[in-house]
Amino acid sequence: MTRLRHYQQIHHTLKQEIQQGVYPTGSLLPSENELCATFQTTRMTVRQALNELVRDGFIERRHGKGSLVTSTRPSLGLLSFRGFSDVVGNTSHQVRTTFLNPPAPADWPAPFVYPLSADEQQAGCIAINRLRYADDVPVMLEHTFVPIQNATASLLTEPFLDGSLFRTLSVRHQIDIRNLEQSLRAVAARPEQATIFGCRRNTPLLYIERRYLTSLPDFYVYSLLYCHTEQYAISNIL
Amino acid sequence: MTRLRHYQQIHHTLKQEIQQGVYPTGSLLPSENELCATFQTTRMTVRQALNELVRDGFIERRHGKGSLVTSTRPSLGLLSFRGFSDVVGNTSHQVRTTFLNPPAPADWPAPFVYPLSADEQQAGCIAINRLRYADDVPVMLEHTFVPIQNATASLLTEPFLDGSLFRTLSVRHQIDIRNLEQSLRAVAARPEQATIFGCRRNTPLLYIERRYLTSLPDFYVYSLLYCHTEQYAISNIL
DNA sequence: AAGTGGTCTAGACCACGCC
DNA sequence: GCGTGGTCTAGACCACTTT
Repeated sequence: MTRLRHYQQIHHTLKQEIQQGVYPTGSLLPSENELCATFQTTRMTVRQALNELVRDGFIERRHGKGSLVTSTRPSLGLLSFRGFSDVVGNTSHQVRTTFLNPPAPADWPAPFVYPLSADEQQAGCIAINRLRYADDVPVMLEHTFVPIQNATASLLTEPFLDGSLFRTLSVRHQIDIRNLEQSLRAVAARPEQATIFGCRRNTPLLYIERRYLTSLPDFYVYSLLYCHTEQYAISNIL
Repeated sequence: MTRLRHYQQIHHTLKQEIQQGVYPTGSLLPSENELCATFQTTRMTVRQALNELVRDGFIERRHGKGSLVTSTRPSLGLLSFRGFSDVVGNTSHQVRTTFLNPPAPADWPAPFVYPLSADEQQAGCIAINRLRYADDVPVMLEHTFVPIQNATASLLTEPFLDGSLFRTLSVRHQIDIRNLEQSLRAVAARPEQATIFGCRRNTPLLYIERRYLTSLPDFYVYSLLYCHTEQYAISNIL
């Protein structure tokens, strides 16, 4: 393990403080010069840490003003995934998530859509089945598979932070989502899916296979998503 | 118009040279120190230009080696096709594009899916209707609308560079795609679409509405995409 | 060993926002 | 006018890759 660079230390500290509410959404971080004094370094180093926070989607920089906190949860901006609460249309929609069953250890589905490493295969996974609502209309059925590791085992016993898997992984386990690969298709609703969404059989559904890449090498999270898009489109999935 | 910063000048020069083939895919850019000498500046400034090229997706930086050219065109928002037989999506498919009719001036469809400015509304648009094939199977019907401006009028008379609209805009008119907003749905194939794709009516299609944001303020490009995903899934290139 | 990019210092001046 | 972030200089040492 290579030594943590100074700017990474600063980035990590500020990220945690943002996530813990020290700097709420809409507030300003300390100025670059203040941060230089705090962390005993120069602007160049502080700026590198702040640029990382921009890339993460936590802050925006305002010339002549300061670093504005725009979000207290990770969203990686352009080359990024967006959590469901950001995905559906305008943020004015009320979003709710239910668990179809509690997160439970399971075998990997066979065959699985993504190739699995021997370690993943052997360790098994935690299966998380959730149904997302927009304005109390069921719109997304999400099957998530998290490989079982030391860090992830506690997902089985402790409730998710704010009901969010990724927020829990980030805050409690320092595992951040860095990127995703996804594959998109349109499919016809199977009977059980039609029942869940309250639509006719064979209604077109948006089907998305996702592999999330994380800050932990060789640790991936997998999701299969079925979206009922007759009333709500899915936006900004990049 | 504010003066072009030095690092922007360097970024622009290198980008053009990459696009023009001076540095082909797989080659290395001059080292930071060489670029410092060439552009009469310091590493800090050169590095900022190189970081922009990384963000654009043109190069990757290799510690101890150099700046590797990974692409001669910006990949933002492009879609790739992934056959069901592909294990990891590494398999590349032969992709071909045909024009259903030549690019022609047109009125905006009414109603249009995105709100238009008064300028856009009045200027009208160039309508481009293309059909994309993967391995000679028709997989994507793309309706693109480009507002008519001084810069874009020549799209009507000159053929596209490499058949690519975005490459033409970038190389010939210095208009780069910076970002996109998109909205996704699954819809049932209409009869004329079923004919084009050679599928049954009501086959589920992936429908994508896109607004591309460009380096030109208030200049957007719009696309409506219909994708037949029974044989080929759509992957986002991030 | 030599060359590359990665990190970092200690300054400087400029452009923007606010009072 | 003052503080902010944006740009830039001229160095330094470190870590990685190749020879």
